[in-house]
Amino acid sequence: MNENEKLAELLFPTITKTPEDYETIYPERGLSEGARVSRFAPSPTGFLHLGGLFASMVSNLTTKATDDGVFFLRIEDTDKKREIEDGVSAIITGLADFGIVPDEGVMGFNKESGNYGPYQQSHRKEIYQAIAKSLVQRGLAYPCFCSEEELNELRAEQEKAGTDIQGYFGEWAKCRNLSFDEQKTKIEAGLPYTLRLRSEGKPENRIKFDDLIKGKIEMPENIQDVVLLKTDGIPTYHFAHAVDDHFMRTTHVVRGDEWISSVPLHIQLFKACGYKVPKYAHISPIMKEDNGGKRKLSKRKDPEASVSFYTQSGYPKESVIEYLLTIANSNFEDWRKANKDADQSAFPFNLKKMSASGALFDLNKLNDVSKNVISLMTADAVYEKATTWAKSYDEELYKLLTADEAFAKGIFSIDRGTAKPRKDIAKWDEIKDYVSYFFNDIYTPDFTLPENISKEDAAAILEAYLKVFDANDDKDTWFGKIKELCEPLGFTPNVKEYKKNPDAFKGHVGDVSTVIRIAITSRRNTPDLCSIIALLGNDEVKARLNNALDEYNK
RNA sequence: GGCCCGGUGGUCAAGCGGUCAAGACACCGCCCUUUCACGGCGGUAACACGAGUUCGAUUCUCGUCCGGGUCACCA
Repeated sequence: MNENEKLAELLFPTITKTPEDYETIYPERGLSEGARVSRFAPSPTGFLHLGGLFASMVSNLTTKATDDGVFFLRIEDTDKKREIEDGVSAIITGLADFGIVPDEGVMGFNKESGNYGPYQQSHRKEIYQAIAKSLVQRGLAYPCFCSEEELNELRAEQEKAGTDIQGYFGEWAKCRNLSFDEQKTKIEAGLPYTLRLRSEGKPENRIKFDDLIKGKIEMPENIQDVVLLKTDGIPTYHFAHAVDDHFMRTTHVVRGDEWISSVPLHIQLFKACGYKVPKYAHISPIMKEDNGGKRKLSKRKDPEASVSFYTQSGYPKESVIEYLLTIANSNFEDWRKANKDADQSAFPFNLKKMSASGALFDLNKLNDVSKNVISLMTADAVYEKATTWAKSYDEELYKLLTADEAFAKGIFSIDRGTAKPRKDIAKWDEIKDYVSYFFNDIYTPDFTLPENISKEDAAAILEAYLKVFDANDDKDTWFGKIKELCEPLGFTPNVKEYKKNPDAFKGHVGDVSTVIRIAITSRRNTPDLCSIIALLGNDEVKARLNNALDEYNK
């Protein structure tokens, strides 16, 4: 046994498995040619960020663009300090709320599927240690006994010296060249230590790689003796990334572009372990406008950073995904135009079409996209989704909607399914206001007239209308009756005529129907009045007309 | 500060040496129209700056500026 091997035994006496053993346990997947394996690997810090949803959508989509592609969920819970109770389920339900369900990995509390687990890093300690042990055996890693204070001093010294590159490397790496006896003494004395990479990088070397989104990137090679295993034996992100993505046979790493600067390190790690380097696709972050400038969406300042914001506001999941898709691939909107009814999953997603720069989050656009999405839904679907939402977020609305299902669906049916469906709902929390005048429980009458119509005229119109009105009229006879009301009252049924000669009339049909509309709905703008009347029924409409009439006659 | 990434209208974006520089959202106007919404038509509005390469640069190169990221026993 040489000294490296002795050191490895000293450090990892209980580790008996070798990297080769794990190669057998986690063999290559044997998928069809070109199949992509990718993953989403968040830390369970409490909630799912919009950027996380975006990254997993992209990651998932890129695997689904290949035959046999696999998308899995791995939980990176190597930092106990940041971990939050229920963090894992927050991520899983957050993803599921938007229709993203991994093919394998962590599927729920204590629930996993797939042959490459465990998928939770806290359960993979022996694997990391086995690889670490072999690194030590080969002289590529060593124990570092420096305390936090010592490291701080080191930093301060470098600060003072004004060196370009700071960190634990080369001459600065005190523990890099300890003799075996020194190491042995310290270990046997029970000193805490981390395991560091013995980097073979040189500052003058450049490393090149081809990012699937950003293109060719060239950077200095890594020279830092980074920490591989922390004092507690748990790996750092970097080491876990190399080990996990190798043994889980990841082919494509999709992640936020804040990782770009550590790619040289990652490549070095993969190579030191003898692994094939995966392809990288670094996504630009979703930005937020901040007095004039841009900044990353922040979970502390921006409610819209958390995906729960969208579920709470009642954006259908399809809308959010649809919006994210428009950001992800600029040709998505063209595709959508040509394939109005197609399912989102039919879109030929292409990683290479992703923008290299960060997009400003645009709530306006989301709303527009969402209105389109909802306008294409059937009344049944709207009813279904709106009530499901209301059940969790607006009990009063839920009761209203479910008290008379046919009635509620009738409201959502107005103009739906036509060539020009209405587009006035972007999210379910708008519905209550939108339907309020259909439900007496939440309806507050307000018969205020526009300035150009007098109370007397309004009263006359209502009185005349009351005599001829019938809730069962079809649209043409309904409107015919309104037109007939006009002339005897000094209005004209012909809008053009009115515009030509405004002084000759008190107003036109539009004004007449406005009076009726206000009497029935208390609004100046509504969807098709005739449909509303039919839904409300004879008695209710008559009562409302009379109420308004009384008001004007006071 | 070192190292990286990015920079086309208010926003998202096509573009990849020669275009009157697409399209979408937002905004404005007109048309349609019983209101609104929809739809149709039209409009305002952009290549950060400076050199260089070239017959010709938004496109290629360099520099400047601006924005972002990263330099942990966090991911």
